[in-house]
Amino acid sequence: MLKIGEFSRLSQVTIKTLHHYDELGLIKPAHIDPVTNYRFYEVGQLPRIHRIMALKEMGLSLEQIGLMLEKELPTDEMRGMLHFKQAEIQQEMREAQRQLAMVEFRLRMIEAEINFPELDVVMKRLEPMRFLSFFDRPRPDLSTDELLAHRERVVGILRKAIEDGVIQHTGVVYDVFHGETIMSFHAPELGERQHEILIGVTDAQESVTLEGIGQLTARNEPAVETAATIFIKPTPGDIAGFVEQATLLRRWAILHGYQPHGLMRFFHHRGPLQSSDPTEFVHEAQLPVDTGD
Amino acid sequence: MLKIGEFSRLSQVTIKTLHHYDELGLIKPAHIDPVTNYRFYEVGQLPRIHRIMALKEMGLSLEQIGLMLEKELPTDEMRGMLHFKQAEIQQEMREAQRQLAMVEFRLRMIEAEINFPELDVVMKRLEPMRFLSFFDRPRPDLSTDELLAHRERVVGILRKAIEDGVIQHTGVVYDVFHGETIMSFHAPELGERQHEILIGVTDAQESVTLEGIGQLTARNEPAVETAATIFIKPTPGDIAGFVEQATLLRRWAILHGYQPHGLMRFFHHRGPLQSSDPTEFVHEAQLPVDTGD
DNA sequence: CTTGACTCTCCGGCTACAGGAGGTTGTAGA
DNA sequence: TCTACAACCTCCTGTAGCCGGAGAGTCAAG
Repeated sequence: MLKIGEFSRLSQVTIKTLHHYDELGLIKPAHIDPVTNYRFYEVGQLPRIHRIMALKEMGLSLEQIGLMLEKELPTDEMRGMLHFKQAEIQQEMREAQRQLAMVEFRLRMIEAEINFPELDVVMKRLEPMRFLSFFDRPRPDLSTDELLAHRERVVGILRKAIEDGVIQHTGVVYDVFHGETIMSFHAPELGERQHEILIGVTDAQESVTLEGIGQLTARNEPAVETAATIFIKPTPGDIAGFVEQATLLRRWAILHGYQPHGLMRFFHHRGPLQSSDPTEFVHEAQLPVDTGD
Repeated sequence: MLKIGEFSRLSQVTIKTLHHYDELGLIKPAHIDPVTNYRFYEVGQLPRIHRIMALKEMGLSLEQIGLMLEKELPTDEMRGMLHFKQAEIQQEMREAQRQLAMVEFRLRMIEAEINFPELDVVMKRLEPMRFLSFFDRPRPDLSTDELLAHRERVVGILRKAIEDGVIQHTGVVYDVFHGETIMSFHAPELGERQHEILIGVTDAQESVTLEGIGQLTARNEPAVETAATIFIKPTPGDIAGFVEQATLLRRWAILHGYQPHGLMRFFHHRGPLQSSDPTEFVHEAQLPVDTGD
């Protein structure tokens, strides 16, 4: 018969823990003095506490350990639990990998003492949604001013369609730049100017044709995982800022083991449609990726 | 101004979490209606919540995040925290590796449908301690019976020394077998018979010479990490059982990335000295290892 | 008989929220 | 105007695996 202190010393398990396990029924003292409530253990209980600690070091919960200790647990169940735990640990390791990548990315950002743009990337899942898609393909020979005027006209028509109820939108509007980078939209020598506007709409909404710009095609987009970053660009025409952010986001994704999968979308939490003060603009770039899950 | 629900939708952060962060002061609503207590956020707060989530995904605690968000936190401190976190994650990964090794070891034990011996290994730290060391080197030509008689004589002399107070022991007694395996002690053709008995003693205890067996040398053993397993061998003379357990423990350590470092020790929680009933024997094998820490 | 080591039970704390009760507010349709 | 019903509020409890401490009883030695 060993008092709890000695049992604790032999097994290297703290008294608090033994109390705890007693309460949970994991290992009960062989004898309890009914007068003093002192716990008395036996040497023969050492294998059991040892087994508990071994299972615990494997990362199993006390509840699971309790199950495994019930003698006559079928081998299959045991195997099942272990396989499950195995998968869990592997998942944890992947998670740790990702965390490590993030920390190291951030460290590199600090080390490169350049005044690096802030980049806080978060994984976001976009729910499946129905969109009206409008492709804007301005003539390549427009000057910058002409291009801006052109866009204003397009936005005006779209806004009017919304006000008239021709388009019942959900408030979600994306800009998607097809082509090498967003840059290509503004520097036509880099490729074809193609800019897609996606307007979130109700399931009932069908394709529509609008005077002056042509057809908006309805389509359903599936759910997609994205790497997303929010950014603020106080300078209105700062296209370079957009490009930089987009490039950086793409690099972030790749460095963190996500395969970019589709075109980057820009969502304007507060853009030209919501505010006239460019210093208040808040944009969000979202890059669809394969998570590998 | 966004109500909490909308802010939650945009940021993909649950309302509960926003409440929580408000309480902690991580991100407070731009405005709170003094009548209804409704929280109102601004679009401009999206970058901050985004940054919080990004830092959280790196595994930082909310407290740390709070520190990092205090503007003007010196770059050095930032770097320091990240480096610390980096080390922490790497530690976690090593831990996960170990857990995985343990789970897989156990799975293999199950898969090998042989009635595998139970093996619950736990890491234990042995505190530094002073021992009296006695080397038992019986003549190689003894028969098994003669060997047992010899050992009984040795143990008798030691016990008497303890009773007489010549040895003030602490209750800790180890058997250490020098040579290829324990087996060599019982099968002399495998090597020299060498068996060391370590008797834990007080710091004051000096080396002693005992009539009939010779000198016991006092020495201090440093603290050491061990892989330890407790086992029960109901059959008294089951040397093979000891050997098997020892072999298995050594393999366990290697498979789990611990470099064995020294000789295996056997500690008898209940052995011939404490009980005359061999079915009650409880032994513990301890293998000193390098943990690499 | 006292001292100090040991043990007991009970309570609070740790992290980062989730869930739910019970009540108020805001909005849209009948 | 009434009535749903969604959205929001505060407050309380629970999670996992213990640790720390308070306050009180127990045990062995001097």
